[in-house]
Amino acid sequence: MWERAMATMVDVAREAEVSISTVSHVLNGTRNVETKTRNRVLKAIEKTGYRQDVLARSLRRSKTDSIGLVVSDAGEPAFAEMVHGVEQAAAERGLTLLLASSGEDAGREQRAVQTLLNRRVDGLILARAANSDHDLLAGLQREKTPVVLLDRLYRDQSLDQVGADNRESMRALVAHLAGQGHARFAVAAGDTRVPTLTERLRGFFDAIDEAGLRRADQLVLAGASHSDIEDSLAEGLSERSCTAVIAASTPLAVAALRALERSGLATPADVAFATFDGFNHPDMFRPRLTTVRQPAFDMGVAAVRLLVERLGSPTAVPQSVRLHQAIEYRDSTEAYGLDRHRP
Amino acid sequence: MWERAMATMVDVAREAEVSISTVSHVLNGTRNVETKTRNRVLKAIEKTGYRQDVLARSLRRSKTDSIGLVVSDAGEPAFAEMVHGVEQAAAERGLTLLLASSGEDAGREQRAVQTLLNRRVDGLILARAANSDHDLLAGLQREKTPVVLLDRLYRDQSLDQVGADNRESMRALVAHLAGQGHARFAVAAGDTRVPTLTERLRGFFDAIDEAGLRRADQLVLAGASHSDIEDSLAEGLSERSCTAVIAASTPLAVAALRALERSGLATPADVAFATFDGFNHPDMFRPRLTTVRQPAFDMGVAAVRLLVERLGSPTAVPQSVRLHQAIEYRDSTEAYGLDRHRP
DNA sequence: CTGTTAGCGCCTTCAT
DNA sequence: ATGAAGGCGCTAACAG
Repeated sequence: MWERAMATMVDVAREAEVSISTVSHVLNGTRNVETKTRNRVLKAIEKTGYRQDVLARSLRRSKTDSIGLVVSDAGEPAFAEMVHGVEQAAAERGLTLLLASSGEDAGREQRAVQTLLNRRVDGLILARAANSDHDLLAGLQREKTPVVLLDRLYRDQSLDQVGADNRESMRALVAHLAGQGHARFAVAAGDTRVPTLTERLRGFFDAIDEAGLRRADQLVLAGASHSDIEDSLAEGLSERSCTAVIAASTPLAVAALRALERSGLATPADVAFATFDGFNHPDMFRPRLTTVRQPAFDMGVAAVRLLVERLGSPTAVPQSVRLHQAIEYRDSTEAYGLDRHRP
Repeated sequence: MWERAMATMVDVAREAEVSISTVSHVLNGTRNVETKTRNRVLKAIEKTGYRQDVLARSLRRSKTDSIGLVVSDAGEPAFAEMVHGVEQAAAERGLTLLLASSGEDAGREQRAVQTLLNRRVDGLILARAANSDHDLLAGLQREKTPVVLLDRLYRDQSLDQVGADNRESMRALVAHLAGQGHARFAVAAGDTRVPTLTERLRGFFDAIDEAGLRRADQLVLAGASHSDIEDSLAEGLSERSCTAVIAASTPLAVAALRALERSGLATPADVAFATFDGFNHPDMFRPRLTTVRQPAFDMGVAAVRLLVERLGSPTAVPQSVRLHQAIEYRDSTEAYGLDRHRP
């Protein structure tokens, strides 16, 4: 069989000796067609090796059955999980996923969104970059393309969005530690332009206040540079007498653990340690870190659900979904090392 | 400003008082147009809020400037890294990425490939599922859409493909361990339908033969079920006197480490341990595992490069690229524990 | 340097 | 139950 251009509906129609519109209708099951005719068409499709051109179909219907996902960093395991969840949920609904990564860069993010919009995706899921352009969302609201915010949320709840219960999780974690007797914390809070991290920091202060501890006693390390945070923490750990260290994300945990190592401190013997998001297989390696686990996969799934619901009813009131994060307590916050810090 | 349908080239043309083809040409820079006219067009584009419809453009040019990527499991960190690499390299070249995941299921894989082909991607990158349908590749070869195989390669080198130097890395690793005096290994080899794992197993036997060791002394655990492998290994470790355990992938490492734990064996004190692909931040936790690191990101980048080259010259001879894997030696293969196993 | 026009492959109303 | 025909928005000859 020689090289031949891809068969179109015209070829199928000719082969089956029917009109092109009949072919279309058996393809889409969009109107009744006599069984005999249908079988002729089916056979013709088989014979010609016809494959539907989704492009032409989309152009005509002005609907692409595809969604776009822009994440801030496809490399981060947590985001990779979200991508996975989005992909799976989208595939289940017959939606194709267009993926872009902004690399935490506002410019690339802006361009990625443009690209996907130009491709006429039916909807967009967006985990914004840390320095995301504020106008981006405003512009997006003006579009007719539905948008769902993922992980990196927006105070103004005029958009569909799905994230974790960051503030409450941090509050509960710190309350637990305070209950163990910890009174001086060091928090690697990170880039407070990232809403997720801001929320976690808020939760921290919630717990501090609740426990009747002094904010001034706490060592809060904010900033975009992880190495700066590492340095400050290493310094702060020797000067102050923090008994517990909390990292607000996995990269921050890496920085914090390095700082601990530089200070010659071990966990939990010298200092308690807990992290958000966390590492894979935390039970398999020492130290076993207490971790607030982000339900990343489920967040991706939920984002697709919200998006599909929005596609179904464009004027419904926006939803803001918060998924619960489980706190997995492990060795690194065992209380036995604590008494040595007590007066 | 009221709700209005998306502006098209016609609107722009009318606004700028030029023909629609002029608009097209300023948009694509595809022929000279007087500066004055161009500016009128540009202004009209601005004013109408025109955005190019990539769908229509693609239909007309029969070229979508997009590529498809089908991975076997977007959840696995190694594949997530490949996805990241592919995305980045694609974006740099102005290609949009359509992502699908087969979940190691041949049926879903088949359907994912169909979907992407229907969307007329310019090329396809494929990390096949373990039980991938053999006909899939044959069918794909018949297509005009270029395909690059990623990670999961094909013996027949009639396709572009990029993977790691699995066989040689394993050989080198085992040679190193044999040089330390290890003579009885246990290998969690995994699903030998996966070419990557087969290659690694071959490399193992290469080294065994080279070192003059007896194949019959080696404990080789193959099979698709990780829990079976865990059980067999736990059993085998107590019966035989293996001094070194090797895991051929991260999931297999998890199974193997569990088996070690069940057997009450510690590494490196009781037994040496090494793994392929490995865990994140291996220096940060104990035990520090000797790891053959897969250059997953770079593999993704290379796959895009091959694909783009193929798009440029469709008849060139297929390339088979093998990327080097660095072996990171760590505590888990320190030799000091070995003498207790010697006669 | 610019305009006119014929499709790309498909869906869908309107006829029959 | 089936056909005919007009676009969807865009590119690329072909004309001027």
